[in-house]
Amino acid sequence: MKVGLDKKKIIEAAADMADEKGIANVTLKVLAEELGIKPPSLYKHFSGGLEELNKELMLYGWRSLESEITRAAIGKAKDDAITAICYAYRNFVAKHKGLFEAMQWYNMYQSKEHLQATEGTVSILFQVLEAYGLNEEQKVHIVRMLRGFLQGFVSIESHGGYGNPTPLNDTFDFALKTILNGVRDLQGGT
Amino acid sequence: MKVGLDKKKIIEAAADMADEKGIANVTLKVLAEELGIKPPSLYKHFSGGLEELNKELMLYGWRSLESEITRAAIGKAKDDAITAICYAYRNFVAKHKGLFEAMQWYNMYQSKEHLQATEGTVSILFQVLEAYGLNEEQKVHIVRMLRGFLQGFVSIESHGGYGNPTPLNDTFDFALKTILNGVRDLQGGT
DNA sequence: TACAATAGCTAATGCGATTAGCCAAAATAA
DNA sequence: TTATTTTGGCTAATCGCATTAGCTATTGTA
Repeated sequence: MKVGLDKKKIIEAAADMADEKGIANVTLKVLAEELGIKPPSLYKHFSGGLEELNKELMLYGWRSLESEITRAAIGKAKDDAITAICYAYRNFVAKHKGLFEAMQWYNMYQSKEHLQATEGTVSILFQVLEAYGLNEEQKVHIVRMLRGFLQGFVSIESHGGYGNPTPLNDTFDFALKTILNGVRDLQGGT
Repeated sequence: MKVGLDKKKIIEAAADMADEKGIANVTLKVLAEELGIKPPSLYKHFSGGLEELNKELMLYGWRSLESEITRAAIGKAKDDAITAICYAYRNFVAKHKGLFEAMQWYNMYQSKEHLQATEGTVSILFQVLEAYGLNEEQKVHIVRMLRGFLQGFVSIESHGGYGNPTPLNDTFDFALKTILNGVRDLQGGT
């Protein structure tokens, strides 16, 4: 008894488990088993039960993604920075399929908290866009488009939804180029 | 007894219920209640239980989307057709939030069937792209990019994930224009 | 008109989440 | 050091929904 557990360790264990078996298979029963405790004990750390655990998983995922993205953008600017960020996002999801499920899945319920969770990632994109001299609205469009594309692409990719044998890297590069062209056009016009 | 129920009616009821209360709240218990029968009776139509129901919901959703998209593209070509299709997709999800959840959610489990389900929608996009004189690989990139963007954008939009007050229509238009520019560039280059 | 299949029902089971309440270890206060 | 409170674990019991077993009336058909 008194295994040295805390919220953080439990969440990390749950995240690993989600990546291995899928978020739907992360149950309190099996998580407790993995941690060497009994299910009711988990309520000492998560009084809100499974729902709270999932919420924490969602938050943990966005925090992790944000830190990966931040690291990826260090020392880069403009197109290079955006490209690096997008690849970091994609690689993160490739490595954390289950956690990414949690990050998306939970947004179906709690849009407020989800909004806050994604804030960090969004603001990094905004910062990088500063360098292009766009107006606020233009930046909003670019960020939204990037978020939409990234989320959809990696979601489909990670579930094997793209059947064609053409390399996905090529499509990803093409799409980034296309979006970056869009940024360039905005600079030219207006 | 012997309420005139069949698979189709049950799925439609489940879809409506998903749109109203979210897919997570479509339980056999409440669905049966809604239909005026008892939960075990549902097994006469879905021997696979809840899982089969969800799979059918996913298939039904993709079929419905495909038909909406097909209708939207009638009499249109090139950019007009693509734009119409994308708007049809977006409007479909706006009207069928819960069903769309099912369409996505289920793909976490059954990638084979999901792949088949999306086939129709994908092939419509390919057909429209015929008019541009692109090679196969180029078409694949465009279709993938469109799918990625559409799925991500509407998913974020439908969960209220875009916080900024800037109208989402404007972003959607901007993104479509950007992607269509990408198509144009492919035609010029090669 | 018999009879097989269908579509419903009730009763019972299973399983995971959750709650209630107990207890020892650890941390803190006297 | 000792008393006390908090913490984090446990067992036992409950709840809720999915699911299974087995019964029966209706329906449609030979």
